[in-house]
Amino acid sequence: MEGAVFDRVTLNRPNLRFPFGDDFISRIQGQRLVRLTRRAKFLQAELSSGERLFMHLGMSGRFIIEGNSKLADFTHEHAANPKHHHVVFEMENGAVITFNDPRRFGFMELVGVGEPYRLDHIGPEPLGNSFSGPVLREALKGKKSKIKAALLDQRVVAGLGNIYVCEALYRAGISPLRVAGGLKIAETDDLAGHIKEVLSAAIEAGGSSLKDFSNTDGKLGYFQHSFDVYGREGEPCKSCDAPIQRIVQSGRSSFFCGVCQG
DNA sequence: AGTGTGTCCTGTGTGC
DNA sequence: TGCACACAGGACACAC
Repeated sequence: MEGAVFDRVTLNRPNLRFPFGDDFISRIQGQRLVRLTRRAKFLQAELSSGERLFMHLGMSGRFIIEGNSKLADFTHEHAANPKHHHVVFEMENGAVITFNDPRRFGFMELVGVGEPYRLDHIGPEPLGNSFSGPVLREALKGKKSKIKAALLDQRVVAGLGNIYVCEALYRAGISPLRVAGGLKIAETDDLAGHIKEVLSAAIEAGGSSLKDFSNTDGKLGYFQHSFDVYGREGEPCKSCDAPIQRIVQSGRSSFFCGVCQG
């Protein structure tokens, strides 16, 4: 898509999680996609008009790439149901990009030149140089919420989800029930390091395919085989053999070892 | 201001 | 086999 012009944009419904808006198609069609980047879990497409198109997969979204000779041959191991094809981008270079999302927790939003966006005040990228133990400690200072909830808060650190928060806390030996502002310096240093490690390992493994996540080449990730705690309720801790516990915090499952994570 | 809960939606797996 | 129910990768709008 990068460098290509949008020939045609098709919307098969008026909204995803948010409404597309009446002028969604007219503001994209005919524009060149100058640069495609990522911030947290958002894809950002910079258009030649200077406007930005943000795209989020939610929990079940996927992009299907077709019509381009380089990618025409791949097949997804789990085919998408066409009834959830919500947005189709036809590019002038022949590529056809389809956004499919059964649960419709995903969304697309156009942001005008100079307009603020919801990402403006989120925290640092966890794999970037601007994220470190001291930075994490400063972000958690005085927080009364539990460390599990704090790490899911995108203002503390960007792009961490439920799986990798559980895994990072296990690796750091920190209980998800600890008060965020009460972590010691050595613990925040350790935690920041383990966040970087677990994310790097997951990316290296092609991500985590719980049900049907796949990469844009159609391949499933395999980091789910490396989970230490996520989804392993009742199974033995890989370090001490105690059964992994599952509790619910702010409506989300937390998996942890009650012995190794103090 | 900061924090916890409920909600959007469909699909899948489990237990009866 | 059919049905009811719990649960799921995220982020926001609320009420406190």
